[in-house]
Amino acid sequence: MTVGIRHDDLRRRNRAMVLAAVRRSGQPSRTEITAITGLSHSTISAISSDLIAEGILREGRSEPTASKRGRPQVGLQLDPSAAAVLTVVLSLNLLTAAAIDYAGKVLAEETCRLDTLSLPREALITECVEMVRRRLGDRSLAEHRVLRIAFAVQGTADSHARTMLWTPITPHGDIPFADILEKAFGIPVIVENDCNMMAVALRWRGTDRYRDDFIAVLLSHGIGMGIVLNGELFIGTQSSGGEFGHMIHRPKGALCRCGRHGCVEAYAGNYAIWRNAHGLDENTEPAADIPDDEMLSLAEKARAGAGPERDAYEQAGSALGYSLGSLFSVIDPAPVTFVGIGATAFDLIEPALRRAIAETAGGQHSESIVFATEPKEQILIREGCAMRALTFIDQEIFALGSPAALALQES
Amino acid sequence: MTVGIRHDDLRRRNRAMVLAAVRRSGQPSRTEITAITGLSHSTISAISSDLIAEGILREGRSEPTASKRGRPQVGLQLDPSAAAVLTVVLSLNLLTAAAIDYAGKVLAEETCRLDTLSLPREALITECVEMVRRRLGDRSLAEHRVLRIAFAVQGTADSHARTMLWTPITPHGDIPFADILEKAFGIPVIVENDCNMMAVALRWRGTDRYRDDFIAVLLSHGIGMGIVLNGELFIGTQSSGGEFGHMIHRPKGALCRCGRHGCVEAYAGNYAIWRNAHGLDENTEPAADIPDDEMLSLAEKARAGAGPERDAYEQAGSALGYSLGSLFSVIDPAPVTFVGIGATAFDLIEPALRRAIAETAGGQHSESIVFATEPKEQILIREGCAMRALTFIDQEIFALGSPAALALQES
DNA sequence: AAGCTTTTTTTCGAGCTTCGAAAAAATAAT
DNA sequence: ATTATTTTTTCGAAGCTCGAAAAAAAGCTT
Repeated sequence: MTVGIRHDDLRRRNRAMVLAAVRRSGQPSRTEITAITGLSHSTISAISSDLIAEGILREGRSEPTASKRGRPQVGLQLDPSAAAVLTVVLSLNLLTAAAIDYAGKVLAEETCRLDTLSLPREALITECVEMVRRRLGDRSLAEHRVLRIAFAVQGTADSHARTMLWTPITPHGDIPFADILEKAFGIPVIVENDCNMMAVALRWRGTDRYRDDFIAVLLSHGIGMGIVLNGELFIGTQSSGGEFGHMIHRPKGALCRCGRHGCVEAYAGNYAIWRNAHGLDENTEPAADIPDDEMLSLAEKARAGAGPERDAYEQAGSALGYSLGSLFSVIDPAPVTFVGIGATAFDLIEPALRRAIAETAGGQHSESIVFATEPKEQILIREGCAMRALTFIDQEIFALGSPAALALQES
Repeated sequence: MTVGIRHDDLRRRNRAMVLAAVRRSGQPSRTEITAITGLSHSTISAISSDLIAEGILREGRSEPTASKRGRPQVGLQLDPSAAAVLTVVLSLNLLTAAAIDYAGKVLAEETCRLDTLSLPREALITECVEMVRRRLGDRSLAEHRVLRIAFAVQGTADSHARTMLWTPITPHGDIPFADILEKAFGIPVIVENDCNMMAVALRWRGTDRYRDDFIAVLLSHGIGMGIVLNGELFIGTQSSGGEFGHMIHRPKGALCRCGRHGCVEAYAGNYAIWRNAHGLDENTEPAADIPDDEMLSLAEKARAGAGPERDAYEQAGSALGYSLGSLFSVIDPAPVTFVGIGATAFDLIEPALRRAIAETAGGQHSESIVFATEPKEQILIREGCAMRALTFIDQEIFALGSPAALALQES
């Protein structure tokens, strides 16, 4: 049972609404916020003057708008120095951290390569902790309070987004990154799935395509998915959600990296395409990692003419098509954006994908099934993490109002 | 962007909360409602005395509770005469309507058999309209205002739940039942999917199993599904949702009733089991309908010993297992309740189902995958319709408060 | 350049709503 | 009959949103 609405919740929610409006619209005037939220001018005026007094919003430079008659609108914008967040993205052989100010601008960034597959558990943790320590100590953050850290990783997290349960990038599982980092730095941490963060980032692109319902599919060594439904990130009953790569394409079929048989990934992941392109048996042990340029040259060969390479991409397309179609039988069709190195070969995948999806119930009346590609996943993941952390600050900290905010400021 | 919360929304929401508490708890006292909603005693007192004055709630007979010291609690209950709803369930060869009072009690019921597959479009519509007319004219409703009609049908409805788009029970599609009935009787109508209503009904059973996350699967001539996630009925981007029966089990596999190949239904629907049990080719045209007793005797033969009948059930279990496993890869595992005639043969299905699901990513750590059966679907569907319609009245009409409610009373 | 028009923003009082504390009500225990 | 205990109602205080009116800040007109 949801809890009743108390009187002070009202202000909190409406403050959150105003912050959301400003974050989404960039530099709306008070009047525009009135229109967006449906609240009265008086209310918006009161709330925004509070937020300005608290140093959360500020009045924007009077940009030379198309000169209209009447008092000019004053744009409100997020005060970049109100807070900051840290994003940490851990992927195969790559660790990236970035500091982001409250307005969403990247202040500083650091990337380091490491051999995640062979690194011992403790060393991996230390690498992460030390990178966070370096970023937090950096002078770019001197003027900012870091209020949250978002940690994205390929694989699954537990239901409270505090522990990395399993990931393909290291044999070690059950690493409670949230607790580890919180203990080390005293800043709230959330652990997120990388594909979910891609979807969040696309949502913030704000275009029509990414408004209410869409799907982001990572085509990489593995296959991942982030789903947005009704404008909200969809996560299953636990927070892992979207293990699309392990839907069963063919019962007892090709060997997957996860040890099972017949998963989509075992047909459409990099290693699967590579395996098929080299004419290996579908039960051959998956390769550990395949360099991007090798995949690119595979795609070139496939484009050059018929042969095992082209067939491999076709198989990938077919697996993706049937599985997306099955998914659409349950959640209804939505636009799909393919992200990652595999997206660069989408021209090779698309024909078989469309044929397969057309044979499914979910894919038949497929006006709403449109595809887009986005080759770089790293930037998207970081963007998603940043927005997740920032909106958390908006909704759960700054929306609380001045007494709570001041208490926090002093701590 | 969600709209801001205005001041008068507050009362509306808290009234809705109180009504929900009473509907769910049966006969809670004001103090219990305080605990459930988290609102103060004063607020609950004010709201409930309003609701009583408006004839929506009433004080319950002082039941002889375990005599405690202190002023005894007065239970609040829904006033049965505050309103009524009509449920209409259209399924293969069967049309049922029932009148339900505001407290959820069935006032009157009517069932009629008709040959839905051969009936012309207009005749089918007339049958429905006339049955509603008879129920509305019945004297059991003399004291009640009928405020809503819920119409459940196998198949898909449009996104606003107003039109039946497609159904396997008649060749006619695109029948705007909501508009037809609203025009005829001036009462708001909603068109719902039968399996969704099964899930809603189970949710109202209120047991632990059916609280936050669970799935209802209809095993009948076709296969349907209703999903509840986080205590809410899950419907896809359009309102059809849960076309689980047409997830692809085997690409280019057995012929399905929908004309496509390889759907789950083509392995686990009544006609598929029948087809396999009779040793027919998997592309044999599906039978139109199979009487329940024929399915029961098929199950008996399968129980008697090995043979094509037992193999058929095993194939059904396997298809269901792989597909559920795939589904669980995306929405995470949840308890499953099988409903309908097929559920009576669950003992034959279960072993293969468990073997298959254990081979999937979603089914591996399967503590939360538990199964239950419920042979009768009709009662569940009606119950779900009733609760859907009644909660609509709670939330969207009675929650509005006395001015609006009085205006409605007069109309 | 002074006054007028237009648009945005702020101010102010009215009307709700919720809350906490205290009072009232209703019963069992003494 | 009185006391203790628990539930429910009453009442005043505080906070929020709203509409109307005022103030502010520009462009337009003469």
